[in-house]
Amino acid sequence: MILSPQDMLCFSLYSTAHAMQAAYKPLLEPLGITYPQFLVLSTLWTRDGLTVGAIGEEMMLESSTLTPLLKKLESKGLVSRIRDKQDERKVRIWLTEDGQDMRSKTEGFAECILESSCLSADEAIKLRDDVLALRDKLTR
Amino acid sequence: MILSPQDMLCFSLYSTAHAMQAAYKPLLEPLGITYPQFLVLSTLWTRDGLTVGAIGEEMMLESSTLTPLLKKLESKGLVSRIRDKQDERKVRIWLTEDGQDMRSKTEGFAECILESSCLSADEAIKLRDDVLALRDKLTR
DNA sequence: TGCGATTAAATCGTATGCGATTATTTTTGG
DNA sequence: CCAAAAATAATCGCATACGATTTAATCGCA
Repeated sequence: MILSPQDMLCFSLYSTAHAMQAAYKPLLEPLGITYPQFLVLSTLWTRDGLTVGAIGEEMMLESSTLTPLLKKLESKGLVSRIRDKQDERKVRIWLTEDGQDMRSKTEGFAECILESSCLSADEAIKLRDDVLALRDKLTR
Repeated sequence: MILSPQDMLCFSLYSTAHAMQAAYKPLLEPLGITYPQFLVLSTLWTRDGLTVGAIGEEMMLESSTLTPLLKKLESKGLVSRIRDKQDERKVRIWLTEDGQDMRSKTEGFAECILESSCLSADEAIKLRDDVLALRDKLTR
């Protein structure tokens, strides 16, 4: 049996992840940050001063992805990259004042996206959890 | 209210799309193709001889993404890129013998992924449709 | 008919994303 | 205590992915 991409679960995730990024773009562009940068900042807004490795674990990204991205956030003045005094192998990422301020500027974005998704809060939560359950099965 | 990435619908899609790509990787690597290349081939297995634009419409990708990717598939001998005689602006993509043969080699992959997802066929279909519905709302 | 508008693909610049490797630091075991 | 192993981030090469622009071909209409 031939499966068209439109029939494939994997393609639905592939194209919807892209669509989500595209939906955030007009919101984030005026703030001068990209979608992955926004996700990294979201991680730091929850807990500041994480190491590169800890961010990578949280977001399931490699240091080879994060290091350049974090350097960009640093060059925009949104984070500081400071080597840990206790363990010089680690680099801790700290939000700057501007990095903190960015949080309030993005406050309504999730709401805005949820709005255009036409999902109720409960539906969105259920979909998120179903998707996360799939992810956890796949990363076995 | 602060939303951790783990709480965000957008991040669930972001990380699960990556996880899906990672799950396919060990299956596709022995065949010498990447995950996006596999998705393009899947499109062509359904309908051969599509133009670059038609593939882009099907997959929601730009020609700036597809052109280099299709050139790679061509260099691997899996497709031919042939300019349309009727309309020289268009380039039609045709599967080669090897490109056709790749289909049978990937035959069990969707099944294999479904297996590790621990989803029933019905659950997978429902999740796919929910995700696609979200995508279609977002691309308004 | 012919010229401006449109369409289609390609090109270019920028930003991820990963695997493999490297450099540096820390840990561990004899 | 010290050399081997492990951990951590950075670097490098490759492959997407997109927006803006360019090039080439076709269309539309006066």
